[in-house]
Amino acid sequence: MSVRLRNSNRNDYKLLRLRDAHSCINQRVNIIAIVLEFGLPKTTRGTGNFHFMSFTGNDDKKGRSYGCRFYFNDQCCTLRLIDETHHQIGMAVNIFTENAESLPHVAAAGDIIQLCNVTLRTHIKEVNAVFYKNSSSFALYRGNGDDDDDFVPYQVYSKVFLRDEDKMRINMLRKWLVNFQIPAESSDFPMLREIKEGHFNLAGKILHCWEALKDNWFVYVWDGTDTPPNAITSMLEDEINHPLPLQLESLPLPRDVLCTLPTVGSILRIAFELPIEKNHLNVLKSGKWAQFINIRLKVYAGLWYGVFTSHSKLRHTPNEDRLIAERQRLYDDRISLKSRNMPIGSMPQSIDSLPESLCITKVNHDHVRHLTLMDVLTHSEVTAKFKCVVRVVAAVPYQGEKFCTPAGKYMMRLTLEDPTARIHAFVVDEDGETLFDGYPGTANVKRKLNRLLGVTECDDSIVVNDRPRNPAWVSVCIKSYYVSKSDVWGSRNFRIFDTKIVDGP
DNA sequence: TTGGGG
Repeated sequence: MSVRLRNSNRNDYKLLRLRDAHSCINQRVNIIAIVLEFGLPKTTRGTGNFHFMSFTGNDDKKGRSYGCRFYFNDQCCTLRLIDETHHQIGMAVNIFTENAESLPHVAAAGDIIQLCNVTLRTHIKEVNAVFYKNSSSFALYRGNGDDDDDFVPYQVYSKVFLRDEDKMRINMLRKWLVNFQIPAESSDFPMLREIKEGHFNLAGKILHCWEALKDNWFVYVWDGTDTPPNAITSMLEDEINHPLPLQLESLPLPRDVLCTLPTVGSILRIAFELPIEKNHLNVLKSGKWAQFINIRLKVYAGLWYGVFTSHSKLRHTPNEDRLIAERQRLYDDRISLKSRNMPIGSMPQSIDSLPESLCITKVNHDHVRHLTLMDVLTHSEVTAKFKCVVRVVAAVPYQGEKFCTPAGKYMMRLTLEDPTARIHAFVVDEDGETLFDGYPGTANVKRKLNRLLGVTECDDSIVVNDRPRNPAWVSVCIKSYYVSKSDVWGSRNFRIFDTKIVDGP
């Protein structure tokens, strides 16, 4: 069965260009256009209409059935469409179906949608289309079909008839899209180094999608720059009971995945506000750049993360996009520098002179190149030595009298972070003697530790220490080793060594 | 006839 306008014959079939939408308000129309952006499914509040549903087997002797009344809580998603006549902001279409499975699963932004019998409405002076589950239909086609004759839809809702006119339109849109660049201003897409809490657009490379817990998905996004360091608000006295997390996810990424990720530049975790099914993430292909529209950016325990909300969208982004090319070039410039592994925030002045904050510690290996904590985590061997620029964001114990074991040796655990990762690193025995310059007494050890942690002496005098602290970037040497010979990777630990806290002013 | 937008 072909889908046609009601009361029309084949000759009345009309395919609307988006430019002409404003002249067809409240009419049912057919549209073939490119999906520029799309959101993920969300449950609607319901139509407000009661529906009667009978339970089979509940009929009484007179044939009356008993049942219950319920709302249709449909699923909805919003797409934004463009065509050659209307590509500045495009036109929104709201699609309602009974379940998320029936909604369009756009394989790639830039694919083509055929919409039949959708109704045009106005909302705050903007025209949009509404797709009703009982009367409308859609079909999705590849946007970048290499083959001119590829008119096989990869998803259809209800029945759709494809006329010659429609095929010509699909071909026309495919050709037009090849040379079309969505006008994306760099300033509308802050880089990770520029982010703040709030709602922003982001352009980044998809590195991985991972289900850390059932229905708890994370998308790993990277743009080659470093997210800014955050103030730390955790209670130092409580680090032993409530340690600062090493990562946002409840489980760290498996090592084989971790080792495929870039070691320079921050990796932003994007979580989903609403429950999400795996097949809705098909569009996020590892290695492809994507534009995220209206992502909420937040900080948890000093770690940046993004939230894909019910108002967020994914936007079509070819890898040859101007904005993407610009970001890729910035990254290529960065990794060609000697300071490639240094946190962007640690180098406010010149790349040749170390900023003053890096003078809090002195390390014995001046001529060794700095690496990132992701280099440390993904190193191919368990036993290794590194030099990194990090912030000491937590320490345990923090109570001065417990810095040493009963035998009088140093034993503490520091939490280190850089823009790429967080790790725990121990300070043990002679490495502690190097770090604190022997055993200068509890008060002095605490003063030195506070310099690392960014706790000012004035803060320290407050009994309940809940003031945010802002640790400085410091250079440290890190040793990677194993505790158990039978499980070298499972028992891998890190220690600080050959690092000394220089006496402060 | 559910939502759109920020």
